[in-house]
Amino acid sequence: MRILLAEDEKELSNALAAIFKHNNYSIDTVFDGAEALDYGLTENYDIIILDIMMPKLSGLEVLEKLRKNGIQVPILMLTAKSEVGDRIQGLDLGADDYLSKPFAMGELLARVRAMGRRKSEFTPNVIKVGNISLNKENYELSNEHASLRLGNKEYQMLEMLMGNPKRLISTEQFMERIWGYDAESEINVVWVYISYLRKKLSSLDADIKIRAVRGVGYTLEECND
Amino acid sequence: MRILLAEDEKELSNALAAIFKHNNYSIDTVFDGAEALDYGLTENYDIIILDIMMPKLSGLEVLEKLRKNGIQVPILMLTAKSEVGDRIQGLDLGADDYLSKPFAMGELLARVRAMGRRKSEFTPNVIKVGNISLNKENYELSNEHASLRLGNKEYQMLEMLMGNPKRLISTEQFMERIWGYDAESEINVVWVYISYLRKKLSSLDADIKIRAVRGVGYTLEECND
DNA sequence: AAATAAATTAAAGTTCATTTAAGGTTATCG
DNA sequence: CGATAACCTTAAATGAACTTTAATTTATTT
Repeated sequence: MRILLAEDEKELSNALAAIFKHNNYSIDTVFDGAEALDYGLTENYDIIILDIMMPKLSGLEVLEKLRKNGIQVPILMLTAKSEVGDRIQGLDLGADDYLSKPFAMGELLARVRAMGRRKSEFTPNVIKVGNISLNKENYELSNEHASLRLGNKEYQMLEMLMGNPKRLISTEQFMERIWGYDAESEINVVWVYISYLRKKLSSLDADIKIRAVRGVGYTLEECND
Repeated sequence: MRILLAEDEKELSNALAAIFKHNNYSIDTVFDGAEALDYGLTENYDIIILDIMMPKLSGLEVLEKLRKNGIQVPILMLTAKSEVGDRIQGLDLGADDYLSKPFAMGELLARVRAMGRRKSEFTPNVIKVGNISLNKENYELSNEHASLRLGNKEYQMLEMLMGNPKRLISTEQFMERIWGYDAESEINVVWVYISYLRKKLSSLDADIKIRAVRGVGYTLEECND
């Protein structure tokens, strides 16, 4: 699950990010409305969390612009006080939920889970490409006959690949999304995991394979052999 | 037993929550009708308690919407005064019981207990996975031949696991649902109970086992050996 | 009030995902 | 056709994540 968190109080933002990460969400943080809009429009999130009080553009403005641009991702608003007016306006503009500060972390997590669940009622929670399915619930990779479990990193990489097959994903994108921009690990780690995944895919007689594009990254390809 | 309590008077809500917790219910509290509806629809409670007078949506509206969405969970209404009209309307809309404020805590507990009992007349009160059954009534874990009693925490954890076998449950989800997010206890406590459960399962020659998924949580798996 | 059971904490032991490192392979280009 | 850079693979090392046991605190029962 990918979350975009737009919250200008760095301390709160960091705390939330840490907790979300620990709960296996992958999270991007931005600190003003303009960034929020930018990321919301260009990246592909499962949930967007917008603080209302933010520099540049308020959360409400971001919300409005996102919806006008056809972004349908569930959005949770954080309202500073119990500003009922803001809440109502937010819901009118197409927010899916709101939460007023201060809030209990447990409540935020519950709502995010609920939003995720609501989403997954509509979108299936297995991705299937070729003869291979990837189960988002339990990280299981399977063909018609057999299945095996993927590790955390393996899963995340393959989810990116299978999420948009045919699309080219750069090594940097892997690093950034899975290891975090500031990770100290070397690029080699991506190669290693690609190797692991290929081994597992071929052990399942997959008719898809991961193709390297020199100097750029990787694509998933169906192959008929 | 999981209870959803929808009551906008924070003081009362807190008091009730404390008492229910003390009586071994796990309880979520919400403070307006919209939240109540949201939680009622997305989470899986054994009992829902709805105050009638609430912001956003009245308890009666929530009740109606829940029933229209096919939620069959027993619902107890709290009516502010002795508003006979509301009571009748509530029962018409599918409430299972009502209680008028002010009420004695003992009475509320009794009614909740009764509803729980009534519920378990209809819904099967044993979960069976593999050769192992878990009795929701008396916390008994058994195979064909023998049985043993589980402690409270042990039971709750195993219920979560056996409730959705194959599904991955994160350590944080255990913490949150069983210990409450703000509990001071360490994550280690989950590990300890997993260990206890495994010991008890294997003492019953279970053909199910709890598998750890590193960095995420645990799944229940059937194994054939 | 003692005995029993349950829940928590602490700490030492184990495992396995992740990382590092290093030697091999393949593509591209002058 | 080498030479270089980009990528691949394997295997060992690391350390965080998990497991287990046992001691301690807390609650419940007798």
